[in-house]
Amino acid sequence: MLSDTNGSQPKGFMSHDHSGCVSAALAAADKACADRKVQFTAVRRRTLEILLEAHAALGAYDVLARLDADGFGAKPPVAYRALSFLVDQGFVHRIERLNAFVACAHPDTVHNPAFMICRACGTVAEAQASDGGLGPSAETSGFQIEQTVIEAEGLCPLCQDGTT
Amino acid sequence: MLSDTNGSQPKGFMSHDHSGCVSAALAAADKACADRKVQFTAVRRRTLEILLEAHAALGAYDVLARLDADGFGAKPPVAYRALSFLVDQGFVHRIERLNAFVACAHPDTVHNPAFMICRACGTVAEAQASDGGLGPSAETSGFQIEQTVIEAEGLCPLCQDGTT
DNA sequence: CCAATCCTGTTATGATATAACATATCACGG
DNA sequence: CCGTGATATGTTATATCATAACAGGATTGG
Ligand SMILES: [Zn+2]
Ligand SMILES: [Zn+2]
Ligand SMILES: [Zn+2]
Ligand SMILES: [Zn+2]
Repeated sequence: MLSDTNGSQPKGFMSHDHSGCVSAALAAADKACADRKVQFTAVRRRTLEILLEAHAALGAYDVLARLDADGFGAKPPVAYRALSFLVDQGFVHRIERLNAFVACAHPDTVHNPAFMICRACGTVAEAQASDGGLGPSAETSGFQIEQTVIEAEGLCPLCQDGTT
Repeated sequence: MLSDTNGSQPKGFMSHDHSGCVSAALAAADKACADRKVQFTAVRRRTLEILLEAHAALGAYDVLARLDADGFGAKPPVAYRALSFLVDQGFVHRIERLNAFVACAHPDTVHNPAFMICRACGTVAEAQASDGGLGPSAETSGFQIEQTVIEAEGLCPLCQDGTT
């Protein structure tokens, strides 16, 4: 299971004051949804808020538990649907390696996200990415890349002491 | 579910005659296990053979069904353990995006695999990869990369007609 | 041969995810 | 406004993926 108790990890791996950060992201999402004429409903908004507050990757069932606690539905589709919406809109990314979801660190720009996942503390940092060096292989073989998952696992700066 | 019926996809996206390819890989694995003094037992060998024959990514339960048919155990740990062994030894790679496993295309060399996954036909091709362009971000933040998952999704050359 | 280690197979359970359906809400033209 | 179609919510049930824990069997190295 993904930790449900370490909700205040540093952003990236640098500590940061975190203030305003949640509300700014919510406001940006509000605006983006208005622009795109999609409904930013209460569950969806709260789901994004949960991920922003956690500032970490959460499993769908972790999110679900919180939605349930807030009086939204308690069954898996409630969480999965809200998460799908947020992923589709680019406000949240799915971390394949962890079967988890994390709020986007810069939802205002078009980007190709990549992630660094600390295997010791579970912190996930979002970075900009290239195509993973697949360009040449793709050209040679004629494969048409639409999306690339890039997830690095290793040790974050804080976990490089003591841990093997 | 992962297709259990398209076992003879082209290698990479180029058709190839496939002959000798299974037995050569098995022989290489035999040798590597001997060198490393690890046991290349019947289930493990057969599991690798199944993936080599399929020449495609198979889910653990697909593999399990075949092992069962061959008289090996029928319960999940049988497949998961054999697959873990093969992944640890580098003969097989796990495709996170598909929750599936694929035989390594060049198990003789040390390499950093990347994959191209066709969203239409499910074919998976292995390519060489860089670090996904994470080098700079990792250096800046002090993250120590140990392993990188790179999985591109898109359309293979054969599926670029007709399909949207 | 014995004992330590490793491997196999089982039972049982946990964790992740979706299909299908009924109800409720929203968007929008009339 | 109000009706109507499109969207969204919540439920039940089930599918899919994965591991813990234990008992028994094979391998290995003395
Ligand atoms: Zn992002
Ligand atoms: Zn860490
Ligand atoms: Zn490989
Ligand atoms: Zn294809």
